[in-house]
Amino acid sequence: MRELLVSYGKGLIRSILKKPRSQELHEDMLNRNKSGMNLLEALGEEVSMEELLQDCEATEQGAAPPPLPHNLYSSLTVGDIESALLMGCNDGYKPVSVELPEKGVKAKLENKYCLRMKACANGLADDGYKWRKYGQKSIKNSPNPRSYYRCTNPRCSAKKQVERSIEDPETLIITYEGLHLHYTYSHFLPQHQDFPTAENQATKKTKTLPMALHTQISKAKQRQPTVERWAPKEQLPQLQQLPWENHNLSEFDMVETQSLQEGNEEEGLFYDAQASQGLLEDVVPLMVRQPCTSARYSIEPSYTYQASSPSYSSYLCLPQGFDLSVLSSMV
DNA sequence: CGAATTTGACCCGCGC
DNA sequence: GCGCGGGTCAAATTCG
Repeated sequence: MRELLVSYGKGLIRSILKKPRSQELHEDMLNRNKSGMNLLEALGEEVSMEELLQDCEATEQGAAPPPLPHNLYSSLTVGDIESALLMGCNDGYKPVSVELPEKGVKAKLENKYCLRMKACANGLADDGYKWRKYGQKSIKNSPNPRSYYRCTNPRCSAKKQVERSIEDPETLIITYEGLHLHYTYSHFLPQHQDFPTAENQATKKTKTLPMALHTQISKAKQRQPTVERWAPKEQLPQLQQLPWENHNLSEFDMVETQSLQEGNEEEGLFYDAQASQGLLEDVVPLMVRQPCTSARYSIEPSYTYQASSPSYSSYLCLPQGFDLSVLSSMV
């Protein structure tokens, strides 16, 4: 489990260690600390965050050089997605189980993951990206055809397959393959002006979290002094340029990675939080990350993401109540 | 009229 | 080697 946490990368651990200066950011960081502390609770062993960070440093300084940004996109793994989900879940949606790929699974399937979701009123499931249909096939033993879509961005190789569930025709089974090399269109829409604040997220969390998580969080709070440490700014991971910095509305190209712009520490923390969001956008569709904040989706209260088939190398399940001990039992 | 979708043909991997 | 099934291509068609 310790190795798994280390594999999540320094980003997660540093987010736990970090201490913001402003009260608003502090609240946000508290929420993020909770996610990390939940992980530690699940570990069931005494591991200091500093130790884990050192492990990460050692890993990065080992034989394998730190991946370049484009490598990060081309070889993103289930672990990265898990990490992204853990970092981004503020609405009570968290992974209950993550199927780790077995050794020897075809590398071809590495970047595949599958979601089940309710279709919107128009019968579609808009995920924030623009897709172009390039084929449709009837599938054996299924009355519903499977549609094949490609991302309309010519530089992006992301694909998805959509088919209706046999059991529930209103449920769409969407298999994503490949990664987007750009932000979602929703990144540029006015809806993001009411991006959830730390305050209303905290309120929402209080309302939606299952009791078991409250217990874990209160435990985490008691341990908080041990994790509220300053992380030197230069240790922050390299960040992608944010879309609202230099990109106009028609530009959906791959954002070049560049070092964090110099500024005050508070800015650095803000960028860091947003960078996590940006990475997440590349991996997980908008409604996975913000199922309650996107007005473009009709989502039922009982809405959950479920694995469709264990035959895929990776899949994610996201019910509302979840027990992190599931994670620890898998390691 | 350009863009998006449809749909039959083609390709390729896999099991027998 | 052959057949089957899934994925992709590309011409035809539809749509805005």
